[in-house]
Amino acid sequence: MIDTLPAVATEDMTCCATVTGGALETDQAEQIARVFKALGDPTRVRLLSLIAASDTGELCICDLTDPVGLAQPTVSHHMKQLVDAGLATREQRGKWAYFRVIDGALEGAARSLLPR
Amino acid sequence: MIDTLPAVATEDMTCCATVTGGALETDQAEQIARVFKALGDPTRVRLLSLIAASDTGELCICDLTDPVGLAQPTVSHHMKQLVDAGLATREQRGKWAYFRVIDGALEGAARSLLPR
DNA sequence: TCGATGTATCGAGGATTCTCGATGTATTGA
DNA sequence: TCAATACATCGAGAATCCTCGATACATCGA
Repeated sequence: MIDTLPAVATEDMTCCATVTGGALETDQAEQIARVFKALGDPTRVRLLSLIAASDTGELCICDLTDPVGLAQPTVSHHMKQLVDAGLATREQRGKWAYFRVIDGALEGAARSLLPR
Repeated sequence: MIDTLPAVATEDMTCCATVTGGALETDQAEQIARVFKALGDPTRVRLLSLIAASDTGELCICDLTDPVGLAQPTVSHHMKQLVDAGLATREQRGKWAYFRVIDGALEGAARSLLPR
């Protein structure tokens, strides 16, 4: 009994879909839109840029609340959105949760807007 | 008395801002997020891809309602969002309103996600 | 063990968004 | 002039999102 579908086939259909590379299916459009929905909030764009611009490439929530001027739960919520969208990672070290921009994630999102 | 600020300076600050090119100001983040907010809805992504994939590069509302399976006012609303975001143009010809993907707009959005 | 600190989650209020039917406007063709 | 067509706008209901204070959880240091 086969309980797992072939991952390659389904992934190939959506992994490299581009907006201008032919009419998109509903699933492909949803997958593409999911990432841009995360990027569609100015606070989250700012959070990503702050992390990317930091010396170590990682920042904790406590480093982010002041620059964006929002409460800690709000920043935590936004970072979760970015992690869920596959744009950032979260790593717990002691009391702190360090966030990084996933290498290549933004490039991948950009690629879905470019020809080919 | 100077009643206009130098357009070049303010424009230079935001025209080519990138998410990974340093910590973004609020205005820059808002400008970047505005485009991605429009791209953050699967229906709008699909609409853009349908238009881009058409023979002539342009489609009217009547061509779009069936493929996306939504009512005419809804499609009209989404296309307005895309036009307002600077991703599409609208041209009225007779009874029909023809929409096109603005050349270079998606590339510009992609560029704000790439290094440099 | 206990208090302090950093985060996540919960619950809720307010705003925005998506969607539609109804309606208004403009253009075409008879 | 009148009916038909294509589209935009309006108004409303439902859903989603943003934000916060309150609170719970985990870790650290004393």
